[in-house]
Amino acid sequence: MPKRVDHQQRRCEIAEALFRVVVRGGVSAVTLRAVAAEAGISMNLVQYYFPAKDDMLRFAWRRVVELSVARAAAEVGRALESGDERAVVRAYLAAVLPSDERTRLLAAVQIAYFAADVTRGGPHPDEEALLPHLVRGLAEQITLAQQANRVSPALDAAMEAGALATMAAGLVTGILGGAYTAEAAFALVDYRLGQLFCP
Amino acid sequence: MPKRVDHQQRRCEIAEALFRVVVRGGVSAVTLRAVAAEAGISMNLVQYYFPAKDDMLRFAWRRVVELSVARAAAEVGRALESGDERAVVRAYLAAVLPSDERTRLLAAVQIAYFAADVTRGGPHPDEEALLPHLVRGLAEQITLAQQANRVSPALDAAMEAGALATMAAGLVTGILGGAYTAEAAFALVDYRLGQLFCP
DNA sequence: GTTTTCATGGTGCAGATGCACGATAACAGA
DNA sequence: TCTGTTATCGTGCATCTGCACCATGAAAAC
Repeated sequence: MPKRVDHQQRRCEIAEALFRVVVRGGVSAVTLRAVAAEAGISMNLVQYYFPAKDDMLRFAWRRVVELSVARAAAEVGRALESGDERAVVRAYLAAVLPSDERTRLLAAVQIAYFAADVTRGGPHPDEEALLPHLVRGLAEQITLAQQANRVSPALDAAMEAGALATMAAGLVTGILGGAYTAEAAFALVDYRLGQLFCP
Repeated sequence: MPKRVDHQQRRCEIAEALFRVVVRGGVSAVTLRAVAAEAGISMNLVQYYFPAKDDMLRFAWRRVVELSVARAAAEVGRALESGDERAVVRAYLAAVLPSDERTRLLAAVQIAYFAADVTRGGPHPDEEALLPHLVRGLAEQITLAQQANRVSPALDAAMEAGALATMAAGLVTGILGGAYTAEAAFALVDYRLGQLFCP
């Protein structure tokens, strides 16, 4: 029944199926047939929307970043309205940590892609830009907090931001690897925030 | 020229070739033919020493953990002789961070395996045990440092250990992803150690 | 009502991959 | 010296993968 179809939405649906395949079997499990079966469509249809497999993988990567960034922006935006610098910093970190099934999926997919690219000499400019972006956002907020006298001016804002951001990155792998529960991760974040925002 | 050969050493050589393949193209690039070519032997010989491909992957995983742990133990052991708690803590962290080509390779391989397993519902007990082990070792040393009055007793040793360990884990991905240089990572570690070991 | 476009399915094909079977030559032990 | 073990190689095979080509029916355009 060939009704007119929104190609972009179709691609997003296929990307969602791809995510599930990745979570279940890693990036190497992504085959045209597997994705098609997961999406409940024929393999040819996948090829219809993605001329080559690599196009599909690239689109899915951009999509997972887009989804993650949107979630993070919403979370940080809500905190920004409160005007509380500590809440903003916490929102930045909370946006990174996988807490529910959805964010867990997005994080797992990102790690799978990351690993596939760390090796392949990966040219994923977005991934490399993700951690630095987090560091910059945190540094900015910490500097603001220092000006508001909520963080000691003796601290190095850039260093503190780096420490928090890399800790969050490590917690992501810790959570996905089963070494940390989401609760323990947030406890650690709050512990560090308590040190930062004490004076 | 069939001289009598040490099978275990042969397996290790093949594993080294496998590492290079993984670093170059990810775990998915590991094929019998690719590993054989990298090792400069025929594919049949690889199969001779590893009955199935999965045996090879498993052996290589155990090997990379063994090599990493040995390196770390040596580094920490040297620091332990000095009796300086701060040096020991730093050694724990330095042992994790990829600083030269060799440790970079080992870290990349571990991340590749980690990602392949985070997804596959991975049953690699060693990997899950790696971060907790680091946390435990750090917590122990920090507690000792508190007893030696080199770290404020007001701090929570377990939390500090967790924060340092996860930061190190995040720095590993940061270094491999190109977001951090090894020097910047060590600067961050030393900054945090300066905070911990001030009083 | 006819024609054109478009979404979807079926099939085949060349290449790669893991693995099994068989061959061979060099060393070891009798 | 002879026989058996062992390290090594070559080849073939069933399977899977990405992709290309073609078919078809329904909607849209005219």
